[in-house]
Amino acid sequence: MSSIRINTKSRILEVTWRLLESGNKAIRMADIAKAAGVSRQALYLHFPSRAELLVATTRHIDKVKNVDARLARSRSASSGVERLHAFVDAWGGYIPQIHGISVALRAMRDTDKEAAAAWEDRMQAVRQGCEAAVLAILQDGYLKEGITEITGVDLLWTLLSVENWERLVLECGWSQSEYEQTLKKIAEVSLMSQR
Amino acid sequence: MSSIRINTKSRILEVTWRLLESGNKAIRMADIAKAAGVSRQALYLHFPSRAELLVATTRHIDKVKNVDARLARSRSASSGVERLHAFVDAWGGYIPQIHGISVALRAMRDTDKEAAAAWEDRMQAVRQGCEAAVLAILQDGYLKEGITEITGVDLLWTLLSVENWERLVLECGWSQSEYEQTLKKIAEVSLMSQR
DNA sequence: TGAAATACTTGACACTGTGTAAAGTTGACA
DNA sequence: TGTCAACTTTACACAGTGTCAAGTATTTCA
Repeated sequence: MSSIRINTKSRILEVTWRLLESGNKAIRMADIAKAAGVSRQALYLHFPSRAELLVATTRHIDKVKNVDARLARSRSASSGVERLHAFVDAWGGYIPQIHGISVALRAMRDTDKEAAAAWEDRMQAVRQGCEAAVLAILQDGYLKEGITEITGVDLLWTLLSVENWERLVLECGWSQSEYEQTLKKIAEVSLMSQR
Repeated sequence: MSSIRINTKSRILEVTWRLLESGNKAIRMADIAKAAGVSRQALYLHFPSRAELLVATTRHIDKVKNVDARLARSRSASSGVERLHAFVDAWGGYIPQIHGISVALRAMRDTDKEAAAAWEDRMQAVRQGCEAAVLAILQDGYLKEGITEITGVDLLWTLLSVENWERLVLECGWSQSEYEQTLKKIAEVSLMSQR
């Protein structure tokens, strides 16, 4: 059996990703096992808990979708505006990929410390991206008066939340490009002095 | 017993509200029963399910905090900007009151239809307030070019979400008045043409 | 005074989903 | 041939929701 089915672990990760992406909330361990063609207990041979399976799936997606490369592009921008735009493109364009798993992780936050930590981690990474963009704008001398570096970061971070993407794209029916364009504009008029 | 403890039902509602407000996620039926000084089963004599208890608590808060009166004030504003400001004040100022219950309702959304419907209902009411504000701005002739009535409503509705309030006030540590002032500004620069 | 109704309590139990434990099966490999 | 790895099967503990049935105390009303 062990040679016929290669790489059970990554098959579980792929299947978990697929199931969460399907939009169906409340995916159980039994569902994942069934979809992966293994017993429920086999999941626990590879992952100690549901939370850790979800965290591992997040890392798996990051690897497959090459999140580092996406974000690197925004770091190479020269001006503040460019950097802001590049970051909105990079992160905003990544949200649809991780949306499914993000729903699952957030749902576990209240009861599971690991899930909470994993999501927190992720959000801090996004915040760092926001920080870099705001700093670049500040150094260009375009940060709006009345906005400090910190409040600017808070604001951009909030605007770019997964929850806001969900609302605009999934609930209001905006296209991904409408979302990206509008968020760039709002971030601009909120953070930068218009001259 | 029944004469000594008057109004068990409203005592349950008050206690539920208090417990949810405490910020402690994962409040169980047993916790509520204990805090109200009744047996767990007594809760089911008054409310058919956890979801309906939460929904009833929401209605209870609305009644006590007089949400209708709050929103009525924003309806009496004459200009679009005033109406926008009044609505941000009214709804934004109400969020802290209902935050606890909102967390609980949202957590149940995935598994419970009633909780989902109750939250949806609430959000549609907020959306109507947004609609009225955007319409007033449109009628004043100040709606930004490139923004339709619908996208304007989508946008304002998203900006004023409970999730954004949580992020800015609870996570970033903004004061309530910082939140209200900044959201007014962002709503203005995002929706209105600056002349 | 006494019967019925009201508002509970107590205790048991079904159900779902997570996670643990133990024993059995199968194929690969040495 | 035996051992190991990667499973499977079955059983069970545990938490939390919701149901059920029987019992108790107080009020109400005839």
